[in-house]
Amino acid sequence: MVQSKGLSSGTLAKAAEVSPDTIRHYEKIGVLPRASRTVSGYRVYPANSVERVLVVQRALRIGFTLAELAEVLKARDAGGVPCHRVYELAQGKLKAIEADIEALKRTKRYLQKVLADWEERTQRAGPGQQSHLLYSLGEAVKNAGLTANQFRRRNRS
Amino acid sequence: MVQSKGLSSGTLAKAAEVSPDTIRHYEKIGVLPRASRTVSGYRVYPANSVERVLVVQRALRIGFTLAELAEVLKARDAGGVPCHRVYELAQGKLKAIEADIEALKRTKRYLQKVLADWEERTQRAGPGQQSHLLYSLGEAVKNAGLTANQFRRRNRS
DNA sequence: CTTGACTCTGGAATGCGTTCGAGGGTTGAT
DNA sequence: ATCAACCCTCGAACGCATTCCAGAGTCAAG
Repeated sequence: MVQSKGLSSGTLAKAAEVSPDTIRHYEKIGVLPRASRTVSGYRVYPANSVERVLVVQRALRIGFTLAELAEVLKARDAGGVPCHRVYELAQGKLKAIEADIEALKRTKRYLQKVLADWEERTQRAGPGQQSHLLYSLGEAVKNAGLTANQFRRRNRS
Repeated sequence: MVQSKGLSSGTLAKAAEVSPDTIRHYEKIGVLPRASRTVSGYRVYPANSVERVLVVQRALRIGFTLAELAEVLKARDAGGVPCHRVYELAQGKLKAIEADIEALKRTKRYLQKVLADWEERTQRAGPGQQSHLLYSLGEAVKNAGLTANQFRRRNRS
């Protein structure tokens, strides 16, 4: 456990800044190849697994799915050259991101306008008056195409 | 059931372009007030519930949570004036959206650069060569702050 | 030889809005 | 009477990456 070759799940986890559970999960779904074991059944990972986990983390942020990563990484492990597939997927992610940015921008502009209207209206109505703020949300949001909550959730970690 | 006042769950659902299940769900969590019932237990909603459901849908797209909507709508139903709270929440949503846009932009720029690099590299390597595309993802993505997948999922509906 | 820190397994929970399923009534037109 | 088309309830499933749980074994240091 002291020598250069061979990381335990916990050590690998720490090195890649994920939890040991995540490591085991990655192995289960094939994003990490099945690790060799000690006599007692402890996982032993090669040192380069750290890089692999980091790669996965980065790819996840770009929008890759664990399933997609499992696909290409397994292919690679099997001696294949999934570069084309990776490129293709990555292009898709870029398109998706661009679409999301546009959608969010629309929502942002709309929300800004709504907030401005509200301020004005609240001025007029005075405190304690029913202004029906929510109800003045117009049809425009329809183009939004996404909710902002989906982010926050994963982000807060 | 033919007269102007009183919508069934299904009719309301159709009018607001959601599923009847969603209507019942909204009622359960308090986003819609408990509907009155026919003798046989069928829900009967006032006509203005359509607007209410539409409002909820719009608010969701902006980033409101059903729980938040339940909070303010229940307050309103109870005679309160939650406008301030709504405004406050909406401002938070705007901030969140802006942050998300920035994060996505960073990811986009980064991904574009990576793709450009890949193209170049693939040129050099020739077809069928291991280019380790994935492994050339750098540290930069760390600032992304969100994954693009979270969108797509809900969007596809 | 006990203690504390790790590790193992398999399965369930999380968040959150929505959908689905089973098992069973109601309505209205034929 | 029968049929299609509704409606009801309650609880579970979805997606997806991650975390948590229980029950149990392992390892090194004191």
